[in-house]
Amino acid sequence: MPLSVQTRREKQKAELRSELVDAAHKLVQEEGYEGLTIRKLAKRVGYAPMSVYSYFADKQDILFALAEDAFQTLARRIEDHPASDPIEALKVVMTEYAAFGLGNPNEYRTVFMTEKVKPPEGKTFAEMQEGNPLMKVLIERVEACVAAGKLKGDPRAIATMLWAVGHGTISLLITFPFYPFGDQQAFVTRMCDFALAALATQDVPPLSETPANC
Amino acid sequence: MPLSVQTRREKQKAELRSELVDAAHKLVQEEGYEGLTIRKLAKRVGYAPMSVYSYFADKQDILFALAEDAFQTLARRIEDHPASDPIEALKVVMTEYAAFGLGNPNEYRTVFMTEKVKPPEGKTFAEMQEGNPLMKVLIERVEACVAAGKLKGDPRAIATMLWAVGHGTISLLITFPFYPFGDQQAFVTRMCDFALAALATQDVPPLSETPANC
DNA sequence: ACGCTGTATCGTACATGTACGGAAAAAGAT
DNA sequence: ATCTTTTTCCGTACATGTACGATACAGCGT
Repeated sequence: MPLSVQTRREKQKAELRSELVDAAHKLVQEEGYEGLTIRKLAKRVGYAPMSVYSYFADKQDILFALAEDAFQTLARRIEDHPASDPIEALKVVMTEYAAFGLGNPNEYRTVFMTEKVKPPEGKTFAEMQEGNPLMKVLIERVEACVAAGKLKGDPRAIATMLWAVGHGTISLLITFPFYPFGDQQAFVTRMCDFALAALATQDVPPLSETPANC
Repeated sequence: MPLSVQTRREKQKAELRSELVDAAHKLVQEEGYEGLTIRKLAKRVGYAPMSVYSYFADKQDILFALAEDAFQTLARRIEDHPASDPIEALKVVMTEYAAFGLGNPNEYRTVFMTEKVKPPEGKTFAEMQEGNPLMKVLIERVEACVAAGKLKGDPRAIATMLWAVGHGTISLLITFPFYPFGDQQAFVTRMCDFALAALATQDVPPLSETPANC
């Protein structure tokens, strides 16, 4: 069956978009993160600057596309990581996540530290989580720990708490590199072990049901 | 003794600077956070736009000055808060910090989520912490808990870990308001209780000495 | 072949942060 | 008092993101 005209057009559009992403990627590699400007990017692919806006809503959107590529790689690396014990498998998620954030601060920043305007297109929570391969693998491995009796409670709540701890750790390290955290790896390990050890001792209720008693 | 010429000049300079900060504050109140531009600010105080740069290194510097005012208020509010139990006193720090972050996301963002270029002028760790009234009160109250036998270990390490947990919690809530954390307050309380309960069960070593074993 | 409609592309224009260098004023030296 | 140096102030200019609206073009029905 030949592609419909509609579909062919969409495909062409997607190709041009990814051509732009590629060009943006090269630009960043060659001139650094702040060297990526709309004008340079447009010139690189032979378009007028404003034409870029046919494929991306704004500059953030481009940075986001770049970062998502990087995070895709991270998610694959985590999934391919061998893991005997379920808790160890969970630790792998945390430490790889941390290593990625420390090694790619720009990407980490654009995805996790910049203001989000749009709740991605009326998607539901579940869709949003499925869409984020990182949260997906995190929840899966938490579920494995729960199934193995190593953790107890609502998997999504546990995953979210781990996310909060991990994100706090990494974003502080990124934002305040001169603060005396000691060795970065050691601090990451400490926080990771701390959170997992603490979670192991309690039954975690789902998120919405938490009673406010403070 | 009359003021030296040197001192008088400095004072005048400081006055003009704080006049600029005041004007900036009003501008933000009237037109919102993104309504604060160098040109508007300069016009407001009757200067040319470039003159602002005699008092602030760049726009970030202005935003920072604004935010520091707000954080000063927060620190005072925390210090004035009555606290019977030392653990409760510590919880007050966490919850007030969270309430501030959720209520003043712009200020929180500029202080805790934007790239820092300068390790503040070759200051030592201790000076830096003394300079930050928030970290100061946090460490003090952790010390009180340690003294009361409620927590065990190195106060600065404990404080830093609490900071990481608190910051992770708040920055996620700010950055992903559409993620289903459930009730924001409840999530903050949960993370706060979680961290404190976990810390109560272990002896926390100083930061630099943590062995890397992951 | 011919108009109609939607879309892709882009030229122009504007607001913004800020680099650069000059002018003016103040401080200090002689 | 005059000259020198430093500090303050600002006019101009540039790069950047992007709003707005025009233009050209592709697909389609007639």
